[in-house]
Amino acid sequence: MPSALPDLSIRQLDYLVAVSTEPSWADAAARIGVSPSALSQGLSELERRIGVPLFDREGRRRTLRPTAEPVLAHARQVIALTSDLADWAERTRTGRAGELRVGMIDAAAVGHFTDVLRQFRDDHPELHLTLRVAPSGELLDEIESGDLDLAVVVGGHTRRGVHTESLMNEPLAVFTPTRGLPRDVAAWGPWVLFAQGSHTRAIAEEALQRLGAPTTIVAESNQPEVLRTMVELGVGSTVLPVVQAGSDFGPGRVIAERTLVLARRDGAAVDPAAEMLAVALRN
Amino acid sequence: MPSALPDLSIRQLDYLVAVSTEPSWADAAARIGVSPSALSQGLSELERRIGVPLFDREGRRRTLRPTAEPVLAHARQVIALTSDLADWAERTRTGRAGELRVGMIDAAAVGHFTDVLRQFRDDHPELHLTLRVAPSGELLDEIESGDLDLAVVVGGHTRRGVHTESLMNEPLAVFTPTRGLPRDVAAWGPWVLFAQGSHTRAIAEEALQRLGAPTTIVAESNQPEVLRTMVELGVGSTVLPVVQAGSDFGPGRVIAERTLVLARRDGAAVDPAAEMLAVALRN
DNA sequence: TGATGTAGTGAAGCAACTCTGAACTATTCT
DNA sequence: AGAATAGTTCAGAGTTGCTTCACTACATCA
Repeated sequence: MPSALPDLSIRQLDYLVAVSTEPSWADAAARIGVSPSALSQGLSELERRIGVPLFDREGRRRTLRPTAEPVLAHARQVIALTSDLADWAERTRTGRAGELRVGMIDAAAVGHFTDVLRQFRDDHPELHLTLRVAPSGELLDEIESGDLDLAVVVGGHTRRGVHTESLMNEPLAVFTPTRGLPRDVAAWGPWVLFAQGSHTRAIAEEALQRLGAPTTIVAESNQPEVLRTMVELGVGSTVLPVVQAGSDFGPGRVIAERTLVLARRDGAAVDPAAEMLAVALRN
Repeated sequence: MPSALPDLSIRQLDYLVAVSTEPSWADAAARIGVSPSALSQGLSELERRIGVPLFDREGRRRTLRPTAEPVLAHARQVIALTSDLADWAERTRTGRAGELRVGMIDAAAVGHFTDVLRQFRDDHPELHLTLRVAPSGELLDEIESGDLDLAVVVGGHTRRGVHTESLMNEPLAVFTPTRGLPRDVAAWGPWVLFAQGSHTRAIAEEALQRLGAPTTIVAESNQPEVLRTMVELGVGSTVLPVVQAGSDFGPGRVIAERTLVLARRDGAAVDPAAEMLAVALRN
């Protein structure tokens, strides 16, 4: 039984509270920053909408009747709530608070943008930032479904409803276990690579084929840590972004590059916090 | 630091809640009883006023973003409060609930209007009725100051800002202790009367003088109970409203009458509950 | 007693808001 | 593909709410 609600405005409730606080209506009007006439009319309108007499008249003066106490209490409460909401809005608007869900592939999270993330966290302590590290495909799914506000992924994917913007190019290099890479490209391998389905894996394979190297795969994983360990154990060679190679190996031999892109929902309204982080990521 | 509050209207908050509840915006609009166009524009306006993006667009469709949850919570809360207020207003408007402060002189409270009061209480169980019994002067002070909504007092007073309406005339009679009243008026008395300042006392004295009786006062009180006892003890005779004489005395000799009037603040807005009681008091 | 100042109300005019109806555009269904 | 559905935008009309100005009631001071 949703009885028709009176269409009260915050403004009118504010009038009521002001009048109950200030010594005269003129003062109240001044505090709110409105003409005495507006105050008078606004309160008449409020009274009309509630449909219950709120004031007694002594001559020309109207004074709040004690019976109107519940209305005053209501006004105070709603104003307090609205004030809280305004604070929240202000913090959210300036990106100082709120929630920001970010996804990154691990090379971005623990390699290129570690400092950016740390700095951003420091600069916005009230901002509830959640970072999800996963392969590009998963992150893009989550961007698309709205579970993430922003992600850094490997470029080259195209998704309906996802907008991407290129951030940086990153070299992919071959790293081998013991002695250096054979002079003869045909002697390269075997390989431990990112798992099937990964975009970086595709780029690597494509580069190796272009160079004429054999592409025998002996192991795969999406965790660079795992790949590095296998290389150390002599299982095979790998192709990794240089930032993920670690210092145990030599400089590696660059054979390709991949692009890291910033991905966001296409129709998404601009979230100020997301925008600020995007700016930081672009450097 | 009262930061400027956004001037949100109940209506807009209602739109928001409807949209979050109903399966489609069209349904939401229908439930509220407004065109889809109005709903769409109203929500855009709400979003603009809060200053924080509330919706994501998927193509043409707008969907509430999860980040807007605090706003939705706010909307729900304010609407619940307003709904409570509307209920209160409804009950107050129809006089079914609320507060009603009534004053009566004791002859009215425990004499003439006892049944009316009991009946009124039964008819309006949710109405918080407080009855104050005191002499006319005090009651009129409280009417004037707004502490009482309505009072039954002795007529003849005139007060600025108090409106009176005559309810009934009531005989005042002389009651004597032992044997009947002397034939000779000059032998009447001495008297135990209402206290100085009471209007009824004035009426009594004036009547006695008119009849030529001596007006020697030996005791006074505002409590009829006290006067009756003194008469029984033989201290003197009294002049009382017949309803207050009790059955121990004879019928008494009527020498004057006073008027009971209904008094209300002059400028007071019509309180529905007060009006209903007034009707009952007029019979 | 009248002059003056203060508090609040009411009317006119104007700007902003908010509704409806109609035209329009994606999206979904068949 | 064509029709139906959902939502948007636009233009126009009615309403609201504000300001300014005139006015009244009351109080204060001389």
